[in-house]
This record gives sequence, structure tokens and C-alpha cells, in this order.
Amino acid sequence: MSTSAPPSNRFERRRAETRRALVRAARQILAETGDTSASIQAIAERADVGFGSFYNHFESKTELFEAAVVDALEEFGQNFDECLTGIDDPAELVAAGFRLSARMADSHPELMQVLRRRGMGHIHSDNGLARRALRDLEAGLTSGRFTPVDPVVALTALGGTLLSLVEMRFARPDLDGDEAAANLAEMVLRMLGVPHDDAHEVARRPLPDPASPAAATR
Amino acid sequence: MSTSAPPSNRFERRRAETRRALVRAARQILAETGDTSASIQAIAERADVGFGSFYNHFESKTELFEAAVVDALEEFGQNFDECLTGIDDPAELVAAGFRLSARMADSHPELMQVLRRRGMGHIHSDNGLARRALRDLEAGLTSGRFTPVDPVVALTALGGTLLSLVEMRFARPDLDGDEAAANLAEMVLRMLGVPHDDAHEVARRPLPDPASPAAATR
DNA sequence: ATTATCTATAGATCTATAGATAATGC
DNA sequence: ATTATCTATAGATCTATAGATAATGC
Repeated sequence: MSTSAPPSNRFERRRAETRRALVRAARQILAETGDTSASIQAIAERADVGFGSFYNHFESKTELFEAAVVDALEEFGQNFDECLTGIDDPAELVAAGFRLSARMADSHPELMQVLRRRGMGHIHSDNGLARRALRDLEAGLTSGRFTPVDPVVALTALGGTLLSLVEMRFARPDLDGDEAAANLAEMVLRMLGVPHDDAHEVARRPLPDPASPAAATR
Repeated sequence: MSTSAPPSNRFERRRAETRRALVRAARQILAETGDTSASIQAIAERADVGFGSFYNHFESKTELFEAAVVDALEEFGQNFDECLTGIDDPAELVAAGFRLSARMADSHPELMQVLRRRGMGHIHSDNGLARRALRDLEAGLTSGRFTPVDPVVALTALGGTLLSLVEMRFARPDLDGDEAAANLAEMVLRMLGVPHDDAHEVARRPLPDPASPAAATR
């Protein structure tokens, strides 16, 4: 549904490009101030798109901003897949995901600001990120790596701590981001039932080199 | 600063009443839809206050909604103090706080919706709730009840999970709220380094009777 | 021929202020 | 006398649409 077929003809591509420009503008606004009271006119202008075109793609501003958040979540999830392929241990996946998120606050600030401001409302919705998280959690639960709990409760805890980590990265730039992320990742692993010393070690394993993210698949 | 002296004369009381009416209206709006695009006129009308009066108290809508969130956080914190007096064990305080929050989603829905929608931005700010949480966390850290960690990281994790619990209560009303809260509380205690069986027991101790909250102090 | 885009605009709405009114302090 | 509240309003802004234009499909 959200991942439609690749645009067949030039018409479709053109149309998709306009929509993308609007979504990009909305993401920028969400990232910069989070203030969704910008006028449709101002948004269209920022997207470098004719004012009336807006209504060819969205019925309201709310709809546009919602699409912008889903878009950001999807990109975030894909980034996870790219950077974390090759990691099989669910515990290591969770920890690496946390540490990667902290780094993405620097490397992808716009994306992460959107997550920070709007992520909470999507923890339990069906989207790229929650789907991946639930998948990894259930793998860890069935393999016995994590203590048995209701997967929804685990997803809740995981999502909440991840979002608050992002919040911390932006609200407290004075702290050492990598260290704080590793500490928080360790705590989350304990929360999932991983033994203390094990959690400590897993949360500090070397991260995949972000310079060559998909090296394993090329 | 936020807790000003009790209003001395009728003038001050009248003025404070107008301000309170505006804040109440803003809280209602934040709780109902979270859509802050309501016009100042509509807000003043809902508060049953003359339109122009708004500008005697706030310079912008943003300022009003910010005050509304702080007001809600303060009320939430006071509710904690009232309901949890008599509990000394920091671990039990944390667990009881989580379970109490889940219940407040039913008993104080407006307050908790505000928290759900706007709480994330206040985890690291100086407010009634974060101050109390940090106090309890530090008590547990110095007494050895919790595993040593950076208090700010612990506050981050605590705040994030609490907010996501509230989110879960509203997004998934089909789940058993009390049980999910106890499970999440147990996980949070593990996160803070409390041994598994200990965490399980503490998270299920009987809660203070909400019918007579401040019985111990009367 | 079809469809998205763009421009222009009508009508509605909103913000901020000015000035009148009402309530209280001293 | 002072100060908050209220009413009325000017000016700015915003939304949604109608109709013209441009690009592509077949």
C-alpha cells in the first residue's frame, strides 16, 4: 500500500515528484520547529510547487504531515536494515539499533527530529519501524534470548526508550552521545532479561562501519 | 516562580481565575485532538473569557499551550505525592508510579492525554514530574537499590517508558491495563538493576487505596 | 484526449489593537 | 486612580476552487 509500484511512465513520475517535494517540505518544517501551523501556501512555496497542486495530493495539512511522519519512519527503518544486516543476535540488534539511532541524530538530524516530535504516536501503529522492532523482539523471545513477556509490552518499552534517547541527544548535546547510548542500550537489554555482564558486553561490541553500510550485500 | 504566592486581593484572584480558565481550555484542546491550530477566539470562547483578555496573560498561542503542559505536569506530580506518600523503597515508588499512571489514564483522561501528546519534550526540563522522578532515582542509586548509572540516562529511560505506557493505555484499550502496567514496571525495575524475582514481587505489591489517597497524612 | 500543474481570486477567518466599561485598591 | 476585562474592528492572511496552461499517452 505505502510501497506502490515503481512509476511506469513520465506522467506518474512527475506526479510522484510533486508529492515527494511536498512531503520533503513538511518533514523540514516538522524538524525545524514542529509547528504545523505553516500555511499551505508557505509549504507549497518551500516545496517549489504551485499552490493549487497541494490539493491534487492531500486533502488537508493534517494528512500531509501524517504522510511526512510515515515517510520518515520508513526511511529510518530502511537505514536500520542497511546498517545492521549481518547481525543475527536479537540482543545485539537492539543494542546496535539504539547506538545507531544516537549517531543518526548527528548524521540525519532532520529525520531524527521528526521522530522525536511525532514518533510516540506511531509506536503501536503499523509502520516500517515498529514492524522491524516487533520482528526482532519476537525472534529474541522465541529463541530464549529475552525473558518471556507480552510482545506488545516489550515493543512499548523499546519504543519509549528509543524515543527518549533521541530526545536526550537533542535536549542534552553536552553529554557524550555514544556513551549515553551504550549505557541506555545496556539498560534496555537488562529490561529484556539479558544477564548484566552479558548486556554490558553486547552493548559495547563494535558497530558495523557506517562508511560502508551495505558492504555485506554488495 | 511557577508557584506564586497565594492571591492577596480580589483583583489578583480575578486575574488568576481568567488565566486559569484559559489554561483549562488549552488543556482540553490538547487532550481532545492535540490540534493547536484552534483560533485564539475559539479558545477564549471555550474559556468563557473575553477575546481581548487573552493578551493580558499570554503573548501567543504557543506560550499558552506551553503553560498548559507545565500545568498538567505539575498536577500529575502532585497526584503522585498524594497517592504514594508512605512508600519509602525507591523501587516500589517507581513501580507504583507506573501502575498509578496507567490507572490515571482512566481516572484523569484529560491530564494523561496532555502528557501523552506533549510529555516527551519535558523529560529533561525542570518541572514537577521530572524533579520528583530524579529525586527518587537518586535515592535508589545512593542506597544501592539500583545499579549505578548516570542519573540523566536513568531519567531518560524512566521518562520514555512511562510515556510509552500512557500511549499504550490509549492506543490499545483492549489490553488489561493493570497487568500491562505491572509487567512494564517489572521490566523497568530490571532495567534499573533490581534482581528479577525481586522486581516481580515489588511490581505486584498492593497499591495504596486510591479511595483515600492521603490517609497517612490526615 | 487526458490529466497534473499553475495562477488568480472570492470569501472566510484570524490576529492584534484601540477604546469603552466595570471592578477594585487606597 | 488603577487595572483587567470586554467589544468592535482594521488589516492581514488563509483556504479552497475555478479556469487556463502545459505536458504526456495512445
